[in-house]
Order: sequence, then structure tokens, then C-alpha cells
Amino acid sequence: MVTMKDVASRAGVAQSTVSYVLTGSRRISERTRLAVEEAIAELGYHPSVSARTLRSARTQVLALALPRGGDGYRPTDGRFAIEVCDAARAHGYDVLMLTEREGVPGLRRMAGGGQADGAILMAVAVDDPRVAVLRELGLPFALLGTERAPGGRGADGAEDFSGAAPFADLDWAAAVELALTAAAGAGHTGLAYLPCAAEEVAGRKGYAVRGLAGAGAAAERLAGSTRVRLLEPPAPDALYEELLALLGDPRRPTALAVQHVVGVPTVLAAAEACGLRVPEDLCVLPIGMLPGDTAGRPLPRIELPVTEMTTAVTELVVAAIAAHGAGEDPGAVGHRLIRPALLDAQLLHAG
Amino acid sequence: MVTMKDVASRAGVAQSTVSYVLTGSRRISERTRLAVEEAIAELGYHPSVSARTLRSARTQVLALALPRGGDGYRPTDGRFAIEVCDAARAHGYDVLMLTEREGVPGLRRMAGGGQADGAILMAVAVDDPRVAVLRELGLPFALLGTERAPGGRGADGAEDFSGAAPFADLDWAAAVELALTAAAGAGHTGLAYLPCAAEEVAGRKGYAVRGLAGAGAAAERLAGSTRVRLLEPPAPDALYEELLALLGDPRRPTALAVQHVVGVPTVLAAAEACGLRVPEDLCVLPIGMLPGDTAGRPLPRIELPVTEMTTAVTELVVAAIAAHGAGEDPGAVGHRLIRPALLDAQLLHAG
DNA sequence: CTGTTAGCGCTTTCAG
DNA sequence: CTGAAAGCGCTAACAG
Repeated sequence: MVTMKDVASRAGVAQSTVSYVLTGSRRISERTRLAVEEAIAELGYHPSVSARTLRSARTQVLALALPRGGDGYRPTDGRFAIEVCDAARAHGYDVLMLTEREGVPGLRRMAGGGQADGAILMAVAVDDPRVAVLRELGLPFALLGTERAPGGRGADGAEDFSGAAPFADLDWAAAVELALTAAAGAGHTGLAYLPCAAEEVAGRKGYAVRGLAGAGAAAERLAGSTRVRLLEPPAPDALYEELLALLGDPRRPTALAVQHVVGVPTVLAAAEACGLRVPEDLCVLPIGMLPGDTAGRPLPRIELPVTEMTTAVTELVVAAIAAHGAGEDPGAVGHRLIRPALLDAQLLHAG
Repeated sequence: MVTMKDVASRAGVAQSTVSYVLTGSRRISERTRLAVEEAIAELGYHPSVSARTLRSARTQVLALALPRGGDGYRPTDGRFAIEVCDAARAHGYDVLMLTEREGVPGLRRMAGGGQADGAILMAVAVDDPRVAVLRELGLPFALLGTERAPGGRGADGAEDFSGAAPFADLDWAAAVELALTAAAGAGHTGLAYLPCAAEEVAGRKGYAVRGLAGAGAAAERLAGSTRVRLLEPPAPDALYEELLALLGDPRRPTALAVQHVVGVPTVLAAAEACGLRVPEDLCVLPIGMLPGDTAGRPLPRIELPVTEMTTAVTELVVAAIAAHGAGEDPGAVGHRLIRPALLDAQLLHAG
């Protein structure tokens, strides 16, 4: 292994000078700098990450707590992981994956061992216990999703998140509300909302809970003009049968907002089985689909703003790390609630 | 931060004794061991990963080179990442993600800085340039997919992979061959094969190239009894139109083997648009779908053996790291080519 | 069975 | 503007 010492002797300078050239924490003469840089290039020198970390107590690594693999896998999780990775590199951080299988002990291991400067938590649930652990460990962090139960909205339509842990998320309540009101506005008089899977609702995942809240708000707001059927959070095996019952009924809805995005193919299959054409006979409106996931045909939709979310959450942890380093409160870096956008809205048109 | 020194003084032993208790590299009396363990628990001590790494030159980290995010994202990539992570933990390794956006420089950075003991490469292409780089860097590695162009098969039906870099992969050629011959065996007389996306074929991704090879072999083998149409690798925008042309024709195939799995929803949409029912009028047979990804209805299929692949590739890197440590050839740990399995074969039945 | 000690490669203070 | 030297927390060789 080639070390700083090798570079130093080759460049004819002191070892510390090489360090200063690399870190830039001291003014160095042009001449010396060039000599050092040349030696580095010639020897193919790379700084030892562990030595640097041991000395400086900074790892330039973020821990990413992923939902566990296996049955509960959602395609979105992997996409988030990859884009978090890109965003982190843009700030000079690498990303170490932590499977939820390891849970809280994994986070302790990471923080205690000093393997990461900060953490990002995915698939956050309301009152997520991991948040308390991270606070206790003193590890700066930010969430993809929020741990707060949905509260009321103020006059400006914004929820109060003061005191909440730093997070980035789509405004799921607003997204579902937008989907339903837009469908109503397009002339649909029979609306239905398919929430996230029963398991996600039971696990109190933020997106699932807030989506339901938004649907409730929309139903109330539209009451009188439009009936909104709020379906039960479906169990995986029962989904198809329930959809057949819903869509086979003559009083079926003409628009179906689907937050349960892995169920969209099932929705399309059930519609086909009932002899309904999409979009002519039934308007299917997915909420939270991955960009690029077309379900095979153009649909009006609200996409998951993956890049915005991962960019934002990364900025938040980085800010929290900086605050922590400066002796300030790493929890006070704020949050980012992303406004939903309805795409291909012209496809909403009621038959 | 609580260090070994703190633990040692609390337990009334030498600092090295604490180290020996932790590493188990020396016999320790029961009495001493208990005292040390108690002190560790009381103080909440965690060993410093960077110090340990600096000293021992072992990181217990694997680098995972992911295909880059953005347009080319495939849902499979994220799933692999998560399951690799699980498999690695089972061997005591953490996983550091490397986006392909960084490419070869990323690998150099990782190897040079001593941030990982080994690497796993995803989405490997034939003659993948990263393989040469890894060999040059002396970093043990294993591939998900193989960098070899498909060769002929011996009498036992096995390809010769001697000299190939360590890899784990589904036997894609056998998978496509199995799909087509099984469909023919079920009575279909008009078969078609939809290969991977044009971009993947052009990028010479192993699965894409070997799938094509298998289709060619099957077509040859079935010639005389059954006609197999080998479709062109589709460009994303053209897929739907091409399928309409294929399925709208009265001489359309009755079974369609689809290796382009992200296109399955499009296939189903096109079939519906042509008034074809699946599976009654058209048998759709996906090859390489993620387990659990149902496309909304039961289909005969060959799934991607994600868990087998990730388990195997992890065992291979771990073996390569051990070989490297023992001064042996880390490239000589072999490979694992997984035999395809046809699921729900009864759904193949020709109308 | 346990203790003492020499570094691993780096950052940073102290001294020119 | 540059050099010398201390020491981060750990492992493992050496010495009882």
C-alpha cells in the first residue's frame, strides 16, 4: 500500500505537507503543491479512509435504513436506495445499507462503531421507535416520510410540523385529496379510493395513514355533490375478489383513485374481467407510482417524486450533520413536504 | 466516546485483554471474561470500526456496484441490492453502495481507500471493462451475471466457464429455451419471443445476450414442428405499436415468451386492445419476473431467483476474499449457474 | 493465563 | 510558508 510517507519522500517534502495539500487546510506554495500532486499521480496514491476517519472522527458515510427484503418488498424501496446514493455522492458521502431485518440493533451498531456520520430512515411509521433511538444515540438523521400522525391544517392549508424530526415526503394527504377532487371536477360522480395494503395501514406507515386522512377530508369536502367510497385497506389475497365485487356492480364507480400502487395491475385485470375498458368505462388514477412505471398504458396519475424526495432528505441529513458538528440542534433543520402534481390530467375526462 | 481503555480500567485489566476478549484470539479465564463483558455492557462500549480497520486492514464491508439511477432503472436492481445486503450481513459484512454513475473511478476510490474487502458487480455486460479493473486493483469480487459471451454447450448441456470471473446467474439461455419448448410441448404451434429492451441488448448485458442465444437454440431445435418468431429487441416507445401489429395479425402467435419483463403490462394492454383474452386467446409467459410480481393475474412464468443469486454471489465474494487473504487466486472460486424453473406450468395449456 | 508495547496512516498542534 | 511530533483506538507480536 502506498502511503503519505511514500508520497512525501518522493516529493521531497514532509509527510504533513502532503496532508495539507490534500485537505487544503493550509496555504501551500504552488511549487510544493505541484510536486506533491505529481508524486501522488505517479505513485497512484489513495488516502486511507480508515486512518482519516480514525483521526478526524468523520466517516463521510450515511447509513440508510431500508425496509427488509422478503415478502414485504416494494419496488419503490430499491429505487429510493439508488437515488439516495446518487444524492449522497453529490455531497461527498457514501451510503451504507442497513436492512430493517437488523432493526434498532443495526442502528446502534452503526452509531456506536462510528461507521456513519448520519442516517436516513425509510418507510417511516407514525411514532416510529427508531426516531427515539437515533435521538438517544446522538446520530444526526432525516426521514423519508414523517413520524407524526396527520394533524389538522391551518388557514394556509399547511400542517404544523414544529418539533417533528427532519423529514422529506410527498404530501400524501394533499395528493389523495387532489386526485379525488380533480376526478370530481372532471365530471365523475361515482368515486372510489383504494388505500394502501392492510399491512401498511396496520404498520402505521406515514404514507398509508396520511393518504387515508386525505381521502376522508376529500369525502367530506365533496359530500353533497359526489359520493366517495372509501374502500378497506386490502389484504393481498383478497384484493382481486374485492375489486370484482366493486366493479361488477352496476352502481360501480367511474373513477378509482389507487394509492395501493402495487395493486394497479390487479385493478386493470379486474376491470378487464368485468368487461370494462380503461379509461373509457373506468378511470384508474394511481397515486404514488414510480416515474417511468406506466402500467402498460397512459393513465392520469400522481407520481412519487423520488428525486425531489431523495435530494431533499440528503440535504437535510447533511445539514443536521453540520449542525451537530457546530454544537447546534441537528433536529432543527426543518423538513420538506412536497406538493403533489397531477400528470396527464386530460385523461381524467369522464366517459 | 467510550474506548477499550475505559473498559479495561473499569474491569481492572489491561487494554489488550479487552481486545482479546472481543476478538477471541486468545484463551481468557472465565472470571476475566465476565468482568470485561460486564464493563462493556455497563459502559455501552462499541468497538471503533475505523481503528479496527486501520489496524487489521479488514473492513468487513462489501462494495456493491449498482446500475445507475434515472431512466435506465429496473425494479429488479433495487431488489437485488436489498437481498445482497441481507446475505452479506449473514456473513458479517456490511454493504456500501456504489452507483454506476461513478463507474470505474468509483471502484478505484473504494479499493484505493481500502473501504471494502470485496466487490459485487450488478448488471454485468459481456466483456465488462470493470472486470479488468477489479483484477488490476487486486480487489476480490464476484458478479451478478457473467461477462462471458455465450458459448456452445457440451454433451452434458453445460457451458464451459473455466477462466471466467466468479459469478452467479440464472441460466438465461436455458430459461428461454425451457419457456419456448414447454410452450410448444403444451400444444402451441405459433410461438414468439420478446427479448430484452434494445438498450440492454446494445449494452451487451449478459442476461439479454444469453436470452437471445437460448431463443435461437430453441428455434432451431423446434424447427419443423413449430415456428418461433424472434422479435426485435424493442425500443421503449415502439413496443406498444409493435405488439399491436404482432397481435392484431390473424396469423398471430398463441404464446408469447417475454424476457422484457418491464414490458409485460404493455403486452397485456396490447392484447386487451386487440380483443384477446389472456390466457384463453394468448398465453403470456414472462421470463425473469421478480417473485411476487404478479402482473395482476396468474401467469405461467420463470421467476428471477433473486435469493438464490444473491446468496450465491455473496458466498463467492466471501470465498474470494478468503482466498485473497490466504495468498491464493481469488478468481478461482468457481461460479453458480442456476437452473430455471417453470412455475404454474398448467397455465400454459393451449386454447 | 495476562500485561506491555509497537505501530496501522492520517490530521493537527506546536515550533520554526 | 514548511517540518516535527503527538496521538486517534485498536490488534498482535513479544514478554513474562
